[in-house]
Amino acid sequence: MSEAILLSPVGKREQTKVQNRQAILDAAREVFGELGYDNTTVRDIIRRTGLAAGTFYNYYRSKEEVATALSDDGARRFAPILKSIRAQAKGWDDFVRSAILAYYEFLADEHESWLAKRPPEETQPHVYGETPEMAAVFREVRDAIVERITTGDRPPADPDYLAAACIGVAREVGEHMLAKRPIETKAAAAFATAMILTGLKGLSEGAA
Amino acid sequence: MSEAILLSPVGKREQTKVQNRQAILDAAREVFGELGYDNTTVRDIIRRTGLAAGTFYNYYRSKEEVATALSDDGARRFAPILKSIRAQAKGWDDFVRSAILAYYEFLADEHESWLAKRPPEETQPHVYGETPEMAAVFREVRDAIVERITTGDRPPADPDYLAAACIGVAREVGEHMLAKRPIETKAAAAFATAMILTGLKGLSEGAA
Amino acid sequence: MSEAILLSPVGKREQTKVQNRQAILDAAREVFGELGYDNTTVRDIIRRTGLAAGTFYNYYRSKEEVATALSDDGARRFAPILKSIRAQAKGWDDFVRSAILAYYEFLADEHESWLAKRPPEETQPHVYGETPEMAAVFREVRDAIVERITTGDRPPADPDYLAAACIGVAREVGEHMLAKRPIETKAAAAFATAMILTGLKGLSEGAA
Amino acid sequence: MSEAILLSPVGKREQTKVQNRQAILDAAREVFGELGYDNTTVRDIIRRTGLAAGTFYNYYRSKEEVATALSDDGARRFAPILKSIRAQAKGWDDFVRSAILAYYEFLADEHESWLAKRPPEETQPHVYGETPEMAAVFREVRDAIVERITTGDRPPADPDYLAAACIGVAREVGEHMLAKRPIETKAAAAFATAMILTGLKGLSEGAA
DNA sequence: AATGAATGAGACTTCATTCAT
DNA sequence: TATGAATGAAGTCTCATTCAT
Repeated sequence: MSEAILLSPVGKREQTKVQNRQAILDAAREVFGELGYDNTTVRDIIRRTGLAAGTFYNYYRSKEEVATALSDDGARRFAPILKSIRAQAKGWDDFVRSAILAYYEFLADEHESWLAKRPPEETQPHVYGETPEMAAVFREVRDAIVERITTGDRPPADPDYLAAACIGVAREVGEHMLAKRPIETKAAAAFATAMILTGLKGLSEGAA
Repeated sequence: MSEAILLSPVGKREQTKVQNRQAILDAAREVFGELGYDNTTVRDIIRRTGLAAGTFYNYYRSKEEVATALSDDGARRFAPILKSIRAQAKGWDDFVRSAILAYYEFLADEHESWLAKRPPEETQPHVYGETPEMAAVFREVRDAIVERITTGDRPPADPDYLAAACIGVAREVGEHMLAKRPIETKAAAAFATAMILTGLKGLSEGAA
Repeated sequence: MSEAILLSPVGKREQTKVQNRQAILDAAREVFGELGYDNTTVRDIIRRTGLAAGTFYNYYRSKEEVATALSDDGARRFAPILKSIRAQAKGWDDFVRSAILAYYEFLADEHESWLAKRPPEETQPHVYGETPEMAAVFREVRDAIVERITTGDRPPADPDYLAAACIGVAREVGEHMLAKRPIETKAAAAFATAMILTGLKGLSEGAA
Repeated sequence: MSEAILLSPVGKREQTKVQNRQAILDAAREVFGELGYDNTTVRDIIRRTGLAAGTFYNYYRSKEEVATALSDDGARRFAPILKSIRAQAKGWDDFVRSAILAYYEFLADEHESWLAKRPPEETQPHVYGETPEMAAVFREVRDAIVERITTGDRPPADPDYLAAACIGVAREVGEHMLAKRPIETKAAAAFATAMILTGLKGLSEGAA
């Protein structure tokens, strides 16, 4: 036990540094979610952390950089999940099903985690937007679907529209899923999957 | 000279008032389209009109109010179209088909009109976003679909997800439609409609 | 009398505008003189005017722009004086004598005028620097002298050093003149002139 | 290895202290030369040393204090030179000649030394200003001249102006000397000396 | 002593909004 | 009602300085 500690002898300094960096990231995630990315200012972020104004700039150079860090973080955590799905999926249907379920589960997790941290009072007219993190994960899923489609696994019609339609269903249903209590990822995923797969089938047949 | 004006039932004042109000609206539509709603400032709008800064506040209290006016305007212009579709549609399928086509045509129109007004030289990084008008019209369509669904015209599954799925397809495909040249509203509408209708059919059957 | 007024019917608006512009210029002249150009901030300038922070930017875009305006102002007022001296001067000696006297008189005037406006309390460690205005007028004189020298009116030695020497005497003596009470422009000018002219003569003879 | 250090009368601590103090001084000299005193920040100085920000304050309380130290250093190094000149000079003329030459040589040395240290690539707009050291040495020379003048060695006219004139020539010519390649201290000194001595002679005669 | 992150004052600037004309 | 300058809050960012380690 003590060995592990000895192997990574982090001083109090390093510790607070990591904590602060995380605090800024967390605050940004929250505020982006509440006010929307565009309406958020650097001040909003640091205000939430309780740190001094200048401290922000010890960690990030701008709001954009925080957003990028957030995106990277989300994508980095989701990427391995998606990768294993890509590898294991038996055919297109299975892939879509698994990918959307994984996406929704990640979404639910993320959402809960920053919902939990939000202060209870909600006096302001909030604009719940998509956080950079959610957007990044969404892009991962989208790219995977688009790749599958363009790879020829799925035949007919304009692949651009095809992907757009899948994306549209996945995103919109996902968003509504987050608004329900309790959040039911399985049901939502089942729904979206069915909609997409049948819809696509209809297209092929129509094209045939 | 002044006679003509004096004879007119609307005095010069009234006329100017209407003109200014419209000028602000037009300018706002353009700028929202070019910079995106969030990035647009009141200054951007009035600068475009050529009016004085203070004049803006004789007509609107804020950027938000202009956006609302713009939304209302869009909705007001689109409402009769949608109404006649609702009246004439023969069944659910026909309704979806017509509504989405009408929506896409409106979208294309709007989009073209502010694209046309843009100055040829593009020194700044433009962000072509959804204008408040587009958003409003979208909401109209969405509400119509939701209403149809909840009215029981369409049976199965969670109506919330159902609507979300339709909406997702319609919006996302619509957006991609605007990115293509030439803009083909019919093809896009046909695609989205097919996707939605087959998808829904699959859901009912799956539920049965 | 009233005609003149009718010919330039300045409203109260135009009036305050001119006043503000002038107030900023005056404040800048003072603060530059007291703190030195480099140590002066835009805030220092507007603080002195009593205007709001933003108002500064209605008139000038930066500290640099104020400095330029100040320089231009000084140079513009001094230029005609110098021009007539150039035209009328009988030979090199006369030119130097007249130019330096004119320069000193201008300096004394300027100095008095911004001294007069300075608040009496001088608690801070002041750094009396050259204002942009003084610098501009000085450059005018310098250019005139340099031109005369390079034109061949004056023969010997490195013209660069020659001019530098003249300049050095003129500037340094001028500065000391301003520190004395009463300010005696004639005596200072006589001194500097004698020093320069004899010094130069010595050089030619030495070269010969 | 450690023995040598242990044997040494100054411990490692002491040595580092001296080294750091010197490193800061050197860095400051460089940066003042490159950016100009006013534009230099404490951060600029410590960045150049490679030391930590806080370390600076173990040695100096502010940028001003470093400048003072630098001045003192310059003066301290120049003082003995000037002293011997004072002692050996045969009369006023000889004194002026020697003092100015010494001053110019010191100037050239300083200038070269920080020019040499500059990195070859010059991405930033450099401002080669007078360093605190140069200023200090200049003051030494000025004081010496003033003293000679007021001591009665040189009779006529306002001693204040007299000194100012000498100073003006010396400084201005010195500055131009540094701008030429190669730097010719002897020629510049000869010029300035001639100018001053003849000029002064003219004044006495004029006064006589 | 050395370190370097935290602090917070303060500089610069933009912008929504007001208000005298 | 139109005008457009004045206002001042607020955002961005830098920097001197402190202080826990």
